[in-house]
Amino acid sequence: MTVVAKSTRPKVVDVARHAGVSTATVSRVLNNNPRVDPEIAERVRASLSELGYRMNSVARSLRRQSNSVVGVIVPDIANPFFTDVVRGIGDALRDDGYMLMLCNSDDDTDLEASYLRLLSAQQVSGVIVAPADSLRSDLTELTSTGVPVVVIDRLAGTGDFDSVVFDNRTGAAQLTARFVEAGRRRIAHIAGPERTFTGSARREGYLEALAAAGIATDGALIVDSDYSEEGGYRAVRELLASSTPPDAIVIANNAMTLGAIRALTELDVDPETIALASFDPVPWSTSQRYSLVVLDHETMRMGTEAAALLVARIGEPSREPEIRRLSAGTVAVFAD
Amino acid sequence: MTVVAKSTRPKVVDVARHAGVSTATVSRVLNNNPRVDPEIAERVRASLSELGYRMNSVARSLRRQSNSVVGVIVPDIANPFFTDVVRGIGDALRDDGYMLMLCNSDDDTDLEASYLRLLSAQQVSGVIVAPADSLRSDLTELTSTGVPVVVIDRLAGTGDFDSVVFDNRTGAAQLTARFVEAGRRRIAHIAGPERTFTGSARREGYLEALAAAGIATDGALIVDSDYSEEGGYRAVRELLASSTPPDAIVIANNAMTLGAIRALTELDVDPETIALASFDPVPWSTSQRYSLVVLDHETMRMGTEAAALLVARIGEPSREPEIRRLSAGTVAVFAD
DNA sequence: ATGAAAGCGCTAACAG
DNA sequence: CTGTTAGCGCTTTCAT
Repeated sequence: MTVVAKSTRPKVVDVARHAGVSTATVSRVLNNNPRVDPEIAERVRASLSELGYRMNSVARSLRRQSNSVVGVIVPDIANPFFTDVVRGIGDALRDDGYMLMLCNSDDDTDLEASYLRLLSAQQVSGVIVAPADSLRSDLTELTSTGVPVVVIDRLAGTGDFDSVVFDNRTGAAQLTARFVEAGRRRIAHIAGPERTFTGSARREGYLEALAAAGIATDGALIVDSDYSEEGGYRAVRELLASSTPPDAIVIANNAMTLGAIRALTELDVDPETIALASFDPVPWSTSQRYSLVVLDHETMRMGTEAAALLVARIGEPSREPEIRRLSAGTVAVFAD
Repeated sequence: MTVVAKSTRPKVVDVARHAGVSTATVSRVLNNNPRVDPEIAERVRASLSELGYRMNSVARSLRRQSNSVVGVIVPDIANPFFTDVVRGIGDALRDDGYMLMLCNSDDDTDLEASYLRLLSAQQVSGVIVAPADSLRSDLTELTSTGVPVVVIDRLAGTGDFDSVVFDNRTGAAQLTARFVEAGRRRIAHIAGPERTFTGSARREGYLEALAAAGIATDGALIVDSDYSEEGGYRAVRELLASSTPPDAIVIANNAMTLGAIRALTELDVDPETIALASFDPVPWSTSQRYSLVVLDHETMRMGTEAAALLVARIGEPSREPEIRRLSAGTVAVFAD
């Protein structure tokens, strides 16, 4: 086995010596400062590559008092919705030279708070966070220390931040109206938690569409659930236990939709008698048995918008907080 | 709108002054150094919280020449397999006080290389990487600068690293044998790229099981594919175009399995006539129409093992590289 | 047990 | 256009 000499990384001073210039000049070359004699710059670059110089970003960050790292906190990285958002963020920020520090809060405000603290300690340039709990999540720790923050998916209760959210109300209304037009009348709703931003907005949209169509709302057709697969499963079992079961269900998120499909399959419900509509991408789903439409949210766009907002704020920390509401989206027929 | 004073963060020197001690003492308290007078330590802690001190990890990292950050590079964060692995890594490393810097190489060796460079510049304590291309991925950049590396999922071609891989050969053999025992005889295989570590191993396992059962291999039953959803879809269409179609298919990964199911559904193949087996978690899949078994790999364990290996190497950089081969896993009946 | 002081690697005034 | 120099905030010998 060959023993590789732990070749100590060359530093700017080594490069400077090698190129016969000062460290300042090397630093200028490193930062593409235009006022360096092209010939000297070339010599420095030669030394740079000859010595195999590698920047120490930690030192640079300390000196510059800013880091090219952005923190991202999501409640569940396994959820396709958030993976898409994160991809959007990553793609957009890479162009600006930022790296991502991705954290999974697991929907736990304590864990979230601890990540917030860690990110702040890491002197990240900014943080994009999908709050675990829009009411209890505490972002003041960051804002008080002047770290730029962008909130996504759910609006944060306290304070005003740059935010990117979907127009969930209109989206839900769209899905519901679609069923109405298709002649469905017993349209149920498996709702997300009332206290969540998305949950309450989607419920409102559902109710609004029913009202607009002149269909009386039936309390028995609205099941409060919790955004979990299991919750969706239980909700469907509850809805179908009724003597007058629904002929369509608007489901407030992707995980519950999977649970719902599982329940329908298990109960062997005739696909002709029921139609489903859901939010958020469900890319790994393959049930082609039950009719399912999903609201195509352009999820990655939420990420790119958030990134743009963050970059804008980093550039101008005192700008007014801006809330971007992304249009409801288009209905995508997923299976029929 | 209230203007929040951009309260400049207190530094150790501020705390020291406030507590009437030296910066060294504050630092010792910060690091739980036992040889500090308990009374003084208490006083320092009081100042710490009174002033709302927040550690600047960048400065600490520069001084300590080490960072409590670990880089993780995966080819596709949207793949449930990798999300699970990342969760495993995250959970395990959080206990050791590390944060994760997650990068998505998008199966692109160039992007991967650039992340490798960035992570190295960030002075991360170590890197866990699932190489985009086990042959062309270049990890020497890291190893030459002494950054601990753990390779997961696929073995890296050049050099020997700490690695964690599944026993893919045995796993594929297990799935295949299961079909044989169930009386199936025309068992097909939708294979991953031959040059990939997992692809070739799974193919070998499949062939091995057939040989062990004394079943002649039929070239027409083996379709080379590319691990993509679309690839799985095309493979099934190809297999079913035959006059003697398979009665079972061993599919080399989760994405191709989804494509396969889509094709079967589209062709409206009788579920009784075909059975599927797949690798990797497919948690968001909900097809209960076709019989599907998957190899339960304990995916998160790959993450925790990788984390353990990395921590071990950080602690003892000169230890011999170790390759952990995780047992094939148990067959999980996913739908029947 | 505590403090003084040096210095991690880099950048940005400031001079020249 | 280039060099000198003073730190960024923290930790850690080395004295005391």
